[in-house]
Amino acid sequence: MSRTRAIDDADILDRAAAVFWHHGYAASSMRVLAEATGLGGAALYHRFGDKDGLFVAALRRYAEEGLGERLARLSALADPVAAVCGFFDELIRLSVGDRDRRGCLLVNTALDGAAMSPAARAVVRDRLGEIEAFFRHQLGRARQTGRLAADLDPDLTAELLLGTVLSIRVMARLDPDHGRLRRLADGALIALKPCPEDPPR
Amino acid sequence: MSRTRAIDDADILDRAAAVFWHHGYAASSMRVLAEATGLGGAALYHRFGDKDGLFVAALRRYAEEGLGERLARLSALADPVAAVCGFFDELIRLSVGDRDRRGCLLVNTALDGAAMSPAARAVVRDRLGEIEAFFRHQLGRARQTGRLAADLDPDLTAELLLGTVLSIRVMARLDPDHGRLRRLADGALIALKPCPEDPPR
DNA sequence: TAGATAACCGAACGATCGTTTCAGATCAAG
DNA sequence: CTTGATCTGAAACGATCGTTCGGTTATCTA
Repeated sequence: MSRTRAIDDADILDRAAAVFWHHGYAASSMRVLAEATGLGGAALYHRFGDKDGLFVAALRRYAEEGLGERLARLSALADPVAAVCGFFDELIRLSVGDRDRRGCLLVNTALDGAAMSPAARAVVRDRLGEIEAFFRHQLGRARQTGRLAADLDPDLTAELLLGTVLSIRVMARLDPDHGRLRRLADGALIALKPCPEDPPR
Repeated sequence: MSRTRAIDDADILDRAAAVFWHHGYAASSMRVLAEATGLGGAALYHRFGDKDGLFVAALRRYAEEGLGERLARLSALADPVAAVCGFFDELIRLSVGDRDRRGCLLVNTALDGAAMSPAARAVVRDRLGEIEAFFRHQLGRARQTGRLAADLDPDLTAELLLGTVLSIRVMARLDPDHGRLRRLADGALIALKPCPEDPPR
């Protein structure tokens, strides 16, 4: 029916996301994106409509690849408390190891200017909501199995944990100090009393 | 010796900060800034060097006007716990009343792309450090006067409170719901046990 | 009042922006 | 192989980008 595409959509979006991640939406030019993806400008428009379409697609890909995989993997753990603590462990490891201080594309997008499209905003909100739902679900599981105090409110605690995720990602861009990020996480995880301390890194 | 300036630096920076605040650094063009400030483009360059110089000056002005005033006013309160709680009260009020969801220019700048200049980054870091120092100082005062538990660590708690400030400002851009922001604040302020609850708004 | 100095505006600079056009390349279906 | 739809790179579109230049205006010193 038609010509086969030279490069996979996934590859393109991965490379595009890396550019947006590093420079932000406004400062990422279509020419740089074209060069990074290996496609000509026309091909990008043919596939994704316009710059915002490419951005939203790349954002979705980023979230699915990074966040979706992590949540699925942690949700499969038998111990819900370990799942929650593991999320923060990975979050801190990612943030500290982030030499370019790129932070999280989702959170960065959340604080972008008025130019942020409604579609991009929706992606960010949905994905952050997904994190909160993950926390809520794990906390509910933990309470049912008696791992947590019965008077702990999963809804409220999940909100606080999501807030801590945001604060860690913001703080990491200014001062990616492991101790500081770890203290932020521990300050929130203290609500999960019998949470096993991870070894100092 | 020379011609008097038509418009005050303070006025110019206030208007420029509003533009940067709304659109972000990269999406704020010098032409829009010139129109907003009432000056020609050349005059802006004559005063501030280049776009980044104008941005840093506007950022400083923004921080001094908004944050500096608030911290000075709250620091003058007799009750240190009221000072800390008052900071969050005002933060939430500002965030909920922010119809354009502009958030905080300092925090937005913290998450800007790689284009952020070292000078701008330094302003952000210094000002956020100022908030943390404010918390630390007030907590120390409160502990000395017996208003807080003696085993409360002012350094650690100040870090956590600053983290909560960041999370509130990020969350407000996605979902400026008063209840949600209030719960985030209360979750952190619970460390200050005898903190007087403010009336539900 | 004359001269000096700084501030300002309008216009323009080359570069780059997001986007489109167009001709040619490629591959599945008939 | 022909057909026809899809994909692609090169080039160009007008618009706008950050920045600079020349000349004019306003204010100070003397």
